[in-house]
Amino acid sequence: MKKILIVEDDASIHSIIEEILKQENYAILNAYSGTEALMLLEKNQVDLILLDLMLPGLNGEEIIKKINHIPIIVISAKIATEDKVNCLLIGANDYITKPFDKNELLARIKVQLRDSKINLELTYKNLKLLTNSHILMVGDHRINLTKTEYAIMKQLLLNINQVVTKTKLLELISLDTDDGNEESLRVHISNLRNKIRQYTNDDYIESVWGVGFKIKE
Amino acid sequence: MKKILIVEDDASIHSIIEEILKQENYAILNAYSGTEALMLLEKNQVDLILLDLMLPGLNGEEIIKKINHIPIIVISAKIATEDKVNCLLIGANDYITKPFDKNELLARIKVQLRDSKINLELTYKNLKLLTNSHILMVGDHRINLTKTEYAIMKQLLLNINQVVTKTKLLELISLDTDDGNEESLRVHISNLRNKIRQYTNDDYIESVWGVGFKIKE
DNA sequence: TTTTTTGTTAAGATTTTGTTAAGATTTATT
DNA sequence: AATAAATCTTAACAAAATCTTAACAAAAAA
Repeated sequence: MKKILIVEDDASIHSIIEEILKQENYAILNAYSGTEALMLLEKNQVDLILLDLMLPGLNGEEIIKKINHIPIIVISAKIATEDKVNCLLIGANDYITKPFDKNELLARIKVQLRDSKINLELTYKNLKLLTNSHILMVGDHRINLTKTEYAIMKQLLLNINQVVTKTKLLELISLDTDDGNEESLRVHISNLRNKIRQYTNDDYIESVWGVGFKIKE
Repeated sequence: MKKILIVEDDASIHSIIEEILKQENYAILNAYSGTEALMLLEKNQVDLILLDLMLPGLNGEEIIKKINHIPIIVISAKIATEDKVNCLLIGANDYITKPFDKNELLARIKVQLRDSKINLELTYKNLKLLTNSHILMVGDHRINLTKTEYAIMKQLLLNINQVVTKTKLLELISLDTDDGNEESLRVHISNLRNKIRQYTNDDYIESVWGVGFKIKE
């Protein structure tokens, strides 16, 4: 079930949106100010944000800039092209003007959820990487990953079907670098495979000889 | 440089859009019917599609359903919510109504290109080299290439109809070089041909006597 | 025909990867 | 601050994949 954060200070509009989403079985988080929104995002894993622009405290634009990797649909009374363009360019994924049509809102939400990186790419077959807790789910089993293992796994899952070069992975796991340490990387990969193998026979991490690693298709 | 396919039968609207995009330095492909669009997509790597709905031949909705993995922005005179919702749900990524605002169009294009992965595919007839995953597709069959085989294949597919000299290929496969090893290259070519022959009777790699190799026309 | 270049094959050499365990380092706890 | 626990790195070796070599057959040019 997808979780949507509604950021809107007007109580009546807020509850209208909430009602629409509940009918579609989305999980809802409610924020009535910009600062409240950011607080909620720190503690919760959110799949999509519906964002009003005119907010008390932190305004909408500032929130857009602060957020990465979560799709944002702006819902605003501002109909000027200027406002739309600005929001889209600084990071919003879509922009709907009030009053909005219920079905169009729902369709545009689905587009974002369908394409969203978070859901598409940190989940793969039986694997799901929980980004907040550094836990990798294999089916229903939870595996604790170390910091390095998490970094590797995240990079791999963000690039499903694509080779992630050894160089790239070495950048992630060692900041010192120069001739980062391939032996160490090999051990991390081996440990990751071991942890995953505890709960499944599938081999998810594939080596691309001489180049790097990728998640097996 | 990103490549955008414009699918629009009305010549004047078509050229307006084309002009806007050219000013922003996008590469353009033009199609004036649905069937033409699909033809162009077979032969070209496209990053984004701008699609009119009312087209001669195949209509817009049918095209949307046929296309995966390339973002689509519908530009249509149909303003009914019903049409919008339908297009979005069957696979379009955004929907703009005519007359559209130039800047809003450009902003929404940027949104789509921002999120899209660059998937460089080198395609020729039945061959498709997936450069991100280091895989060669022969029809529906996937072939794993070694690092050297991949380097050779990439060079050949980047220069279709042109001879790639032995010298050039030797540079690719051995950094030491000087009198790089032609015998070794011959073996690699032979192995490549073998791998491809597993799945097709066509001989794609042609020898150019005394000079090098090329992809057969 | 003779010479040169290309194609194929198989064996051996080389490179890269996988695994394990011990020692070093970092992080947490008392 | 000292100790314990967790994590990371190093090193050594085994296993696997890839590359090169060499020998010979086939094809093309001279």
